[in-house]
Order: sequence, then C-alpha cells, then structure tokens
Amino acid sequence: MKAGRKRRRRRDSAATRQALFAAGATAFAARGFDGAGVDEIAAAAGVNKAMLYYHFKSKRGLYTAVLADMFSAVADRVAPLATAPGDPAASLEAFVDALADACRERPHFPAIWLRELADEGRHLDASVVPIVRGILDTLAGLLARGRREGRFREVHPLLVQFGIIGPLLVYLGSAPARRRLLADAPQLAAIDDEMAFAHVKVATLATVLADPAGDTQ
Amino acid sequence: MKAGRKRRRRRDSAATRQALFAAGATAFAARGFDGAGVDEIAAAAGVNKAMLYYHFKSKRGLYTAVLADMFSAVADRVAPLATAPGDPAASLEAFVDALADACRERPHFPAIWLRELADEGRHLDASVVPIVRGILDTLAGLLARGRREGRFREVHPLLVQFGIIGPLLVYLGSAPARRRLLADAPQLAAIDDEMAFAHVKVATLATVLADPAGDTQ
DNA sequence: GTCTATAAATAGATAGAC
DNA sequence: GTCTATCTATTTATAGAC
Repeated sequence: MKAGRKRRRRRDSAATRQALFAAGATAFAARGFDGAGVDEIAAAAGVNKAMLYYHFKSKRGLYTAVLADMFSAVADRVAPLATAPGDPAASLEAFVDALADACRERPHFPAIWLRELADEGRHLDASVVPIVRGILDTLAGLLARGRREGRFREVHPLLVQFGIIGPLLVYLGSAPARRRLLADAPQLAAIDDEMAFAHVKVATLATVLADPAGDTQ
Repeated sequence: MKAGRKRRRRRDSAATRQALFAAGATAFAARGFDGAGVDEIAAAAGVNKAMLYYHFKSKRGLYTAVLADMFSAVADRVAPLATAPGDPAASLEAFVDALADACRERPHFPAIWLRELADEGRHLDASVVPIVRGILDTLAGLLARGRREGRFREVHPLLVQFGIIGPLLVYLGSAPARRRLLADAPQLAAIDDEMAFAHVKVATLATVLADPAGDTQ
C-alpha cells in the first residue's frame, strides 16, 4: 500500500512534467519563447504555474528541455548515416526522411527550429549546441563519403543542410499560417506531405550528384 | 524663412520616422515582435519613445510598416516576371535574384520572414496579406507560362516557392546564429552569398525543368 | 513634433501552507 | 509534489507640458 502510493505519486509527477513539456512545446512553436507565457503554458497543461518552476526551474529550463529533445531525436536518427554502407544518395534521402520523421512525431519541431534560426542563438542553451553541431557533422561526413566514392560533387555541407531544412521547415512550419492566408484558395493550399518530401529529395540530389559523365566540376 | 523652417521641420520629422523604422526593423529581426521592446527601439533610434506612438500609432503599427515595405519590395520586383517574354527558366532565376536583392537591401528581411512563417500569421496585418499573396500568384503565373511553353513540368507553386525561400531565408537569416555556433569552424561557416544563390537556382530548376526527352511526367 | 512623467497591465518568479 | 498568494520588474501606452 505504501509502495502503491509511492508508485502512483511517481506516475503523477511524471505525468505533470510531461503535460508541461507538451504544453510548452506547443506554445513555444505557436508564439515563440518571448510570446509564450508561463501562465498559459501551465493552464494548457492543466496544472499549477508553480509546477513549471518545480519541474523545469524556469521558463528557459522548459524551453531547453524541448530543444534538447528535438535535436537529440534528429541526431540519433541520422548518426549512422555518415558511415553507413551502400549508396550515398540513398543515405542522403534517408537523412531527409529522418528529419521528416522527427517533425512528424513532434508537430512543434518545425516552427521552433525556424524561430531558433532567426534568433541569433539567443535562446539556445550551451548544452544543446553540440547536439546541433553533431547533426551538421553527420551530414558533412555523409557528403565526404559520397565524394570519395565518386557519386557526389564537392558541395558545401551547409548549403546542402540549408537546402534540406529550409524547404522542409518552411513547408511544415508554415502550415498554420497557410491555412489562414490561403483559406480562399484550397487548390493552392493543398499539398501532400509525401509530395513535399519527394520534392526536397529531388532538389537536394540535383545539387550534390556528380555529373554522370564523370567530371566533378 | 517661414517656408524654410517648415521644410526643415518636415525633414526632421521624416528623419525621426526613418530612424524609428530602421531601429524597429533591426530589433524585430533580431528578437521578434514580442522580444523587441519599444524602449530599446526608441533608444536605438536615438529618439524619444513617445515618438514611436506619434509616428506609427503602436508597436504593431511600426511592425506592419516594416512588413509592408519588405513584401512590397519583392512584389514590385517580381511582378513583371509572370508575363515576361523569353525563357521561363531565366525568369525563374530572375525571381530568385529579385528575392536575393530585396534581402540584400534589407538585412532584417530574412529573419523577419522566417519568424512570420512560424507565427501563424498572428502579427500579419490584413493589409499585408494581399501583397504576400501577389508574390505567390506571380510565381504561379510564371510556372504556368513555363508549362504552356513546354519548358516546365507540372509542379505545385507552393513547393517551388518554399524550395526557393526556404534555403534563401534560412541561409541569410541564420547568419548571426552561424557566427556563434560555428565560431570554431571557420571553414564550415565560410559561404559566399553568390554560391548560395547559385545553389538555390540549381535546386529549383532541377525540380521544375521538363525532362529534355520531352515527356512532362 | 518632441519630451517628461506616469498610468495600467502583465510578465516571470518565489515563499510558504498543505 | 502541489497549490495559493504575492512580490518585483518590465511592458505597452498615454496625458500633458513645451
């Protein structure tokens, strides 16, 4: 009975933390770090505001937890691709899929990343920086492998990175804005997710694949 | 003398307004609508805070003025491209250049647009919506022309739009963040603007150009 | 048109009871 | 672990003198 009570308490605590996390992620995506208020976050989570400070220490602490979860998810997925066997082009497509999957599981992901890019890293905790950096290093490794194997041209990793996340984040992150702006043009607003991902892959491969003729420049 | 005084007063007033506009654009780009404070904006402009309300009515009024200037500049530049004579592919590259030029003249442009995309249109005044819409319509017209002439495949205008502005805004808008995150890897951080624009053009054309063989699917 | 002073509201954060 | 009540700082905005 004592143990039972303990277990229940622990589960409730984890549920509270999880509710705050989810509400925070949603609020930060929709309104940004400065726009989201701790009052609304707590209200949306259905818990008291003081709980936010108990579980995450501060508004910034909650934000950092959301960011770490986001970027870790991507980093874990893409890590194997830098040294994976097989066609580098397939690995590059898998890199796009990994990003797309992480975004699908976390609807708050694209908007938060878009804001973070514009934010001069002001809200980016030092603990998250290496994670983001790891993602870029993985892509650079993948591109180097493709080049060693003669499949890829020499391209700047950041340009490839931006060529992928740019359209992806803008497409997924602007969905709410699109619904407002294009409410009167449904045929314009209608896009299929898979079509968008395929588009990104075509565009990306076109910039990195070596000329079939064989010259690398 | 009376006229002279009048003229001088008018010029000073315009200068005040212009200083507020510039300071506001910079602050909104760096910190977002909610993150930027009217106090800092006025201080950065070197004028009194009350002047902001006199000239722009509210913080939101200033923000709307900045947005209208941004999107009007793009809309004006691209407008002729929908019906321009000549190769549609060249027009599409000119579309990219028009965006790039507007960003070059307005360093605040990319970051503000990035934030706006994530913002569910919350800070987008109704007067600005048709301007943004016009840009998209121009691109749709350009793509339709290219398809009529057999040069382009059938592609969703929004995908092309996102394929262009995504990398472009992310590349240009993340410059401050990049300087922070990649301070220790200058060879990674070093990108030439022209290289980035060329990259975007290659990626875009690859997704819209019809197969040279002639089949449109 | 420009400034000073201040109102009015809201923000993030904490102390302490339970 | 959770809630109530509150503190303090900051924010947008305005009234009124010059």
